[in-house]
Amino acid sequence: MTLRLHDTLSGETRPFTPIEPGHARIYSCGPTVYGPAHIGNFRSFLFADVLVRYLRFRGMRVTWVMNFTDIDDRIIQRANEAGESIEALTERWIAQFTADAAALRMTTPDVLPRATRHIDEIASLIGALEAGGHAYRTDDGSIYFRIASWPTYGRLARLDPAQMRVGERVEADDYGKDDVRDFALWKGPRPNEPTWDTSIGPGRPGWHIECSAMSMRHLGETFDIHTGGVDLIFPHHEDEIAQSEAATGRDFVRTWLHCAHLRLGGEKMARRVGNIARVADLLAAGVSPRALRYVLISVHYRQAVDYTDSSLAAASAAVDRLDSLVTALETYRESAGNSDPSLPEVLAAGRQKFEAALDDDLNISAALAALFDLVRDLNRRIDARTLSTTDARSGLDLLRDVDRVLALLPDAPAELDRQASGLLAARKVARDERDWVRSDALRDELLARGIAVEDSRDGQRWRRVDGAR
RNA sequence: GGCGACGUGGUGAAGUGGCUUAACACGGAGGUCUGCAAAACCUCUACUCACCGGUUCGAAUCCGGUCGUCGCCUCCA
Repeated sequence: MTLRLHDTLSGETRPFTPIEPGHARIYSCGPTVYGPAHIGNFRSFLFADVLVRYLRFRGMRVTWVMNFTDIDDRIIQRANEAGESIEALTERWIAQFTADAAALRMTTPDVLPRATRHIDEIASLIGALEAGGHAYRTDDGSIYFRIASWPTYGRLARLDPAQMRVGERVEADDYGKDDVRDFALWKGPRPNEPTWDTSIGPGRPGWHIECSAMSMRHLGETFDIHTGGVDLIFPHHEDEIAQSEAATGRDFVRTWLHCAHLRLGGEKMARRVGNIARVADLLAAGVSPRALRYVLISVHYRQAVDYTDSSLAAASAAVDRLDSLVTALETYRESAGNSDPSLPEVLAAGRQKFEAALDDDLNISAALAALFDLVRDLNRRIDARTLSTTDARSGLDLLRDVDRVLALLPDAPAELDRQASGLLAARKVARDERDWVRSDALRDELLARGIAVEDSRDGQRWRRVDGAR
C-alpha cells in the first residue's frame, strides 16, 4: 500500500510519490506572530504534524518547513499601539507559539524561516516577476502582481476572476492598481513602518510573496507538499502559485493539502468572530494537553470539527483509556506463563489496519478505531492472564510504535518523587497487613497529589491524572 | 450573486454499491472481577443512515429534486 493524498488543485486523491525518492519536502504556512495562535490554527499545524510523523513512520525522510510571518500590517499596528519594537513583539509571540506547539507535542519543523530574514530572496523573486512582465509599480513605490498576466489564476480556488466579487472598500493604499484584484508583492515605504533597502527599491514585502520565497529557498522551485487551512486557498495559495510559477516557469507544488476549520459555537473559530480558545489559557484551566491534541487530530483533516466541552471530555476519557492500558502492560508480570501464541498475529494485524487507514488520505478515525480494537484485545488478554511478561512488553512496544504518529501516550515511565513513592510503599505495607482504613487513606492522599492508584493482580499500579478535565 | 463542502445512534465519528440488519470513541443501563475503589472485561444502547423520487437483483453508499448547516469569493490556519 502507498499513501494516497487528496490534492486540492486537481481535486484528486492520488498516490504520493516524492520528487526525490524517499524524501518528502513539505511546506506549511505557519503563524503570523502578532498575537497568540488559537487552537483552530493549531488544528492545521497538528494536521501537518501528523502527516510528517506518518511519513517518517513509513520510513521516509522528511524536510518540513514552517514559516513565521513576522512582518505584516497587523504586526506593525500592534507594535505601534503598544509602543513596542516589532522585533520584541514578534519574538515574544514566537516564544509563545513554540511553547504551545511543544505542549501539543507538535514535531519541531526542520526549518522555521522568518520573512524578515528572507528579504533578499523576496526582492529577487519580485525582480524576476517584473522582468517577466507579471508585475508593475505604482506611484507610492509598491509593486503589484498583474493577475491578467496569469491565465490559470483562480484554478486552485475554482474561482473565475471575472466573477469574483470585489470588496466594497478600496483602501487608500490600494489606489493606483491596474485592477482591484491585483495583489501587493511589495509595499512602498511609509511613515512609521519598517523599510528595507533592496534591489527593487525600498519598502517591505507583501504577505503572499514571503511564502513563495521561503518555500523555494528551502525546498526548491518545485516541492512535494504544501499545507494550510482551507481559508488560505484563496487568495494566499492562489497567489503563491501565480507568482511562483510566473517567476520560475515551473510547477510550484505537487500536492496541496488543506485542513478544514475548527468551529466553536457552530462557526469557524476566528479572531474576528471572537470565538477563539488559546492553548495556554486552556492548559492553565487544567485541560490536559494530550486530550487537547486528541481533540484536534482525531477527526479527518478535511472534515470540520466542532470544539465543545463534551468533545474535550470525550477526548480526555479516550486518552485515559490508553493510559490505563499502558500502565497495566508496564506492571504486568506473569513469570509462569507461556507466550500467547495468537498475540503476534493480532499485533501485526492491528498495525496493518492502522497503516492502511492512514494510507487512505490520513483517515485517522479509522486508524484510531484500529488502535482501540487492539486496546480492547490487549485488555482482554491481560484480564485472562494469557500473556507472558514478554508478551506484555511486545504489546507495549507496538503501542509506542504507532504512537510515533499519534503522540498521545504518556511519557516514558515517569519517576515518582520521594514522598509519593514513600506513600506508595507505606500503602503496600498497609495492604499486606490488610489495614484497609490506612490503605484507603493513603490512596486518597496520593490521588490528591495527582496520582491514581489501582490494585491489580500485579500489585499496585499508578498513573498520573490531570486535575480538571 | 458565484463556487464548494457537509447532513449517519444520546454525542463525536468511520463506512461511499453486496463482507456492514452500520466500525471506533464518549455517554447511559445491567452484569463479572475486587476488602472497597478504580481500571478492565461481558451484555444491551441506530430494523437505520436529513427528506422525497429514481437507477439497480441489491443503496447510507449512484442520479435528480427539496430542506438544513457550514465555508470560500475580504485579513484569516
